[in-house]
Amino acid sequence: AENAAIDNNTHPAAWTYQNIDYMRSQLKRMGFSYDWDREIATCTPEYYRWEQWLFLRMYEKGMAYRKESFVNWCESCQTVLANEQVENGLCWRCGKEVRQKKLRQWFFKITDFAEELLVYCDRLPGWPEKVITMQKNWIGKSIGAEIRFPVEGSEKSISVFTTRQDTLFGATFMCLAPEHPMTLELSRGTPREGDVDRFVERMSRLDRSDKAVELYEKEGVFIGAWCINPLSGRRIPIFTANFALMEYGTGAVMSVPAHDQRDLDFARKYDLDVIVVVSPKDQDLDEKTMTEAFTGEGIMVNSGFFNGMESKKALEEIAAYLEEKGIGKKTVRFRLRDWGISRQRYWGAPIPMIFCNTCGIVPVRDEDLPIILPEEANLLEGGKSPLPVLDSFLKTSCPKCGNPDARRETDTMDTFVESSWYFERYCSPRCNSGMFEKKDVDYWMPVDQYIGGIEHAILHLLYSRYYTRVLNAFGLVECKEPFTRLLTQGMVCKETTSCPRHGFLFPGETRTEEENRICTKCGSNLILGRVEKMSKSKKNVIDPNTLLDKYGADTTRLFCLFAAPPERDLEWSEQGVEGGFRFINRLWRLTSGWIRHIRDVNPYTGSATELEGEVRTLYKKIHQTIAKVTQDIEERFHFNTAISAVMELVNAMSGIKPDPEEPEKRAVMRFALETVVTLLSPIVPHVAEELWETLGKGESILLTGWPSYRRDALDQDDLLVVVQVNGKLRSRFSIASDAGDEEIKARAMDDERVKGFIGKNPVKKVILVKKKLVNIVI
RNA sequence: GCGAGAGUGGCGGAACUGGGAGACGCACUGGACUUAGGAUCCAGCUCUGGAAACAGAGUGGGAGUUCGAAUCUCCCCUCUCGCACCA
Repeated sequence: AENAAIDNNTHPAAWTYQNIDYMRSQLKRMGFSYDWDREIATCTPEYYRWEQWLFLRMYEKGMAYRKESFVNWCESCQTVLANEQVENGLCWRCGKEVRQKKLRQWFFKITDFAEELLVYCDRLPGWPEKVITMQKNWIGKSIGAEIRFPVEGSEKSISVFTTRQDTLFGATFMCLAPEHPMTLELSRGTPREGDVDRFVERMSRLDRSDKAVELYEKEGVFIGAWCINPLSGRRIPIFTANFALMEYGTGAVMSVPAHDQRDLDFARKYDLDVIVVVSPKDQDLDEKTMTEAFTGEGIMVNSGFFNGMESKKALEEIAAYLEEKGIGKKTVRFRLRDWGISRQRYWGAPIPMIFCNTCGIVPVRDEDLPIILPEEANLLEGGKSPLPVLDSFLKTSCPKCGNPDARRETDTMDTFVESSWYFERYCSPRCNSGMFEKKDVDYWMPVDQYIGGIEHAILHLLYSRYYTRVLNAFGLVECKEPFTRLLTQGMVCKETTSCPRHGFLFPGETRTEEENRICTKCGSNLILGRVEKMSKSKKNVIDPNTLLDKYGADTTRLFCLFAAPPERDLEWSEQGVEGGFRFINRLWRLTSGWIRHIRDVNPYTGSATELEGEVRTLYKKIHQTIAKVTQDIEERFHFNTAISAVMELVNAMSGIKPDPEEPEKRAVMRFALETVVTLLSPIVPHVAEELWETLGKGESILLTGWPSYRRDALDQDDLLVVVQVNGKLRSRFSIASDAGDEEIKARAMDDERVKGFIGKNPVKKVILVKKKLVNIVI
């Protein structure tokens, strides 16, 4: 809710009512309380109640579960850090070393819906292509095989997942994730035990997801055990390596150095065998010297009875063979992982679970909901949650056995959970008998048009799609997809400024003195940072009130909408705001000037053929403008070009002078003014309302319909035809719009300038684009 | 490193499907009206050459497809967003 309601990352076009008091009243109306001074927004207890209620239902069905996984952990802050909060392996807040820690946390089983979420990507035609692509890549379906490699001298086997089972004969070693249970197990008692222990220990300290790590070399250690390649029978060494991830696949990788670059680098480093099993058609690979793995398709070699087969075919054949022999099976894997919703934070809905010494994990009873946040809590240093040390919250009795020594789960839910169903709650905000009234939600949902920043292209949008499916599975909503059409706004960016002593500064905390930007608090010279998306933490935000005070809301709106199309990133600049202000004033003067001539005149809405000269041209222009503005707004939200079109129309109107002898002129002008005001009414509502009244309308412009255009008035009387010679523009002429192709061609060939360029060269070809262009090829 | 976008005059941007590059606006320059202009109106405004007519070049760089490319393909550069070394 915090993010949805007040967010300065949003495009300025979203400042429809950028007025703090208005926002506050809206928040209050929606049931939120907002403490502006502490920058804290809290959900109503009702919202917590129903979110926790659904969590319990999901827990009952196994859709919410608790498991152990690795997180970035800062011992000094006692907090989990997101990857971007780790800089070079150090905590961004305290600068101390970050290590990998095993933590038991709660997860939602989003992977159950991976296939559906993927398939439905293609049923979202109203979404931008790029977002669909990103979601598909994120879900990441891959089809391959799971293969078991027997461990030498043991009953056990190691399972690997691969998409390249065609290269199985080329697997010359195995890599296990350091966290893989078999890593330590198999090394135990071997001469390698000590080295492996040290490696695993070292890996657990490193932040394995930080981008700096990617620059590190691939490294690993032999664990002193061997396994058998189930197809070739080859005895292959088992390593543990830093690039093998427990979270993906099975945590074990079969390494085929000839056909995977990473494996090849590793093999060269540790002097391991390379066997080519797919031979490219146009080159020979030398196993001894090759430095680039061959990852394409080719012909199978060194692969027993699959030799000579196309590798593409072998992919299928080997999978089938493995299945038949019981060594492996065809498998589908998704890149998508379950959604970890636990946060060790104060803000968020508490996860309604209780730990009892005798009963274990016990869910809170429905009648005890909501579990709300204790208000007496103080935020601890470094953003650490106060809940685990707050007895009034922590201590409770077990709902099952009554044991008074039970304690509550102190993890709270990811705020992405809240933002995954707020739109459903908005459909039914006052419901207190459930999450929402089904009939209300079924009436409104799905959202016809959703608008949000491009930064949400994956997480928020995918979580919302998932959560809606969960609600659907419980029969709470009919729809399966929450958003029919999606518009992703670009980022509004601005340079950051920081002071060596005070950190990031708001623009208002800086001033310019003798061409130096300095801090108003201490006078230090500022460090100018790069241009980044506006954010509260970086303080590179602007206050729209400056513009509102100087120009008013209409100019501010017009300016913001005119600046760029909404999906585009934008570096904030107030250059150009004057233009919008002047335009509104020009329209105002134009209306005031004409009003005495058109006061009692009815707008002309007839056919264009009845009109002549400049009036006829203007009349057509009006209809063309209606068409353009309607299309720009309705189809693409391109307010900037819609506004340009209206500006063009107003420019054309300015050139027309009142004439008492011409009643048509006055009637057309009346139509023009009414049209312009209506077209602008969503953009500059206050001025539009005033002008509407000036035009003698008794009713609010809000009650007026959107103008429609006459199809017969859209066509130009004359066409402008462009003539090219060999693709270069050489001449142009206008011709009646009903002229035929042959007539246009003849006219082009006859053009004096064109003749000059053709000279004595023979004409090879004449290309005609209907009513637009002639290209003469010589 | 991976995934997804973007790059057009001094600036914001326009050109929807391959067909007039620079609409509309800002800034700037000149002029008109003015005691004045920070109001308004008129004109100019991609670069190079030219008094002009006009010619040539030009949409991040390089190649290609095409009668024709800002638009399509390949390689490279820069910026932005997201990220989990994805077997």
